[in-house]
Amino acid sequence: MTVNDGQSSSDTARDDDPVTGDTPDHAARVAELIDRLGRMTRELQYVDGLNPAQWEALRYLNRANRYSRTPGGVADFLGATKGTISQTVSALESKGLVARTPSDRDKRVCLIDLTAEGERMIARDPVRCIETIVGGMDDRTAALMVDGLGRLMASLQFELGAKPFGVCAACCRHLAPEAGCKKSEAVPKCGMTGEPLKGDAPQRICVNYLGNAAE
Amino acid sequence: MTVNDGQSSSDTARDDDPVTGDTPDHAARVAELIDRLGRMTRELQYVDGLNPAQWEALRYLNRANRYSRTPGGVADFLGATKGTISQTVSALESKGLVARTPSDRDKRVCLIDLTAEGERMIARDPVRCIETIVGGMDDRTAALMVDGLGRLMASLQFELGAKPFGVCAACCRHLAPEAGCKKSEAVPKCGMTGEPLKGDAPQRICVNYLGNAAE
DNA sequence: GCAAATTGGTTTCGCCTCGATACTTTATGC
DNA sequence: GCATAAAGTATCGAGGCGAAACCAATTTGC
Repeated sequence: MTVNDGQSSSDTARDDDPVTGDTPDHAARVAELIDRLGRMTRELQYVDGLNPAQWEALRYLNRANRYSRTPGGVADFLGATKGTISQTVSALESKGLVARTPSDRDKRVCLIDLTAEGERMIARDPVRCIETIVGGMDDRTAALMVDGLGRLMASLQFELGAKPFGVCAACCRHLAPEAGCKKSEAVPKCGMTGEPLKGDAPQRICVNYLGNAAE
Repeated sequence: MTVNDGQSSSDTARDDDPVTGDTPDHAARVAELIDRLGRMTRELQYVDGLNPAQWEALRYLNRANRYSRTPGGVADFLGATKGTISQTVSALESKGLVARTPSDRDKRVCLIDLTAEGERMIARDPVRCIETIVGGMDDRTAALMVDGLGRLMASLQFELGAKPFGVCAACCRHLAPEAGCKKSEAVPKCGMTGEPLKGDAPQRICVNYLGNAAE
């Protein structure tokens, strides 16, 4: 019944774990850890007068490319309704962290940018503390975690029917050679809009991301 | 500027990732993935008429030992106030998933047990789908993830000042030999209450968990 | 070209979660 | 015994969020 049955107590630390000590059912453990970590991360974000949703929106807006910094983009990314996001963005705007400017090419859409204040805020992102903790681990473990969590995420958003997101430079088909754009070009162009991607634009999250051609 | 600069596209899968494709800053990636996975997991749990908090409470009640299946225990574990938990438990009770019975040894406390209906519900736990996804990965990766996430969790709850939880059989000092209890005994006793731990009790989550003597 | 349908965003409404506070009952410490 | 603490519950109010209605701009169909 007990896991550590006396004579095998020496190799206890190999497969058992301080938290549960169960016989190692890794899958179940991961599920539980994700669940609880999610809860704690959420808790972590009630800080500086913002709530988790607002932090997430701010984070997204800080990383998304020009076409994606719209209320609709945030809504898709966060899996919320447009109405909800409209409120979230309004809250951020009233705090002076973002600014809405109407787009001139399509007068229905508006572009959301971080203000200087917003930049300053994102520098104090509370989930940064996860970063520092992970930063203290050996690189091999961290890399494995990124891989495993990434695959978990991909499966999960497929399962949920959520729209996958990614950055242009990753493996978006719009950037692929057959879409008329060579990655080796000095200034890559998006195969969808045809526009050149300047600066760090290819590194930013894009709503038009198509996913890897292989999948 | 681009990560995959043409000639090195063959080893693309090693360090880059479909989601961001960034230069591999593992720590930041893990933080982002945890954040988003937490959000998705949360979403996942609006199912069968329950909300995430109710699912988490139900899950805890299913795994906690006798002393820990109380409103206070749930509150500590979930990091919520007793008032909030009281409502959550009431909701679960009104749905017929748990039953409250007053304790006879301390008339203030009440013991919460899953009903047969509750057992049936827990069998359809939506986070089970994470389990199956992780179950499809190779065991080495899964083990590494458990390790990394476990350490992350420990650091985080230390940071937040949250109370660590664990199961008796793991490394609770109350179960340690110096606390007057030998792991090799046929029927272990809790070093705190002195009570023998029958059945799977040592495998259950305990509110009196002291943590590893080494930490 | 013009009406119809679609799309991006906002507003309003109401449900529900959750923390804070006050209160009741039982244990515990001098 | 009386004061204090602890477990749990009830009540109140703030706030998040989805649903639906709505507006304006754009696209589609003929």
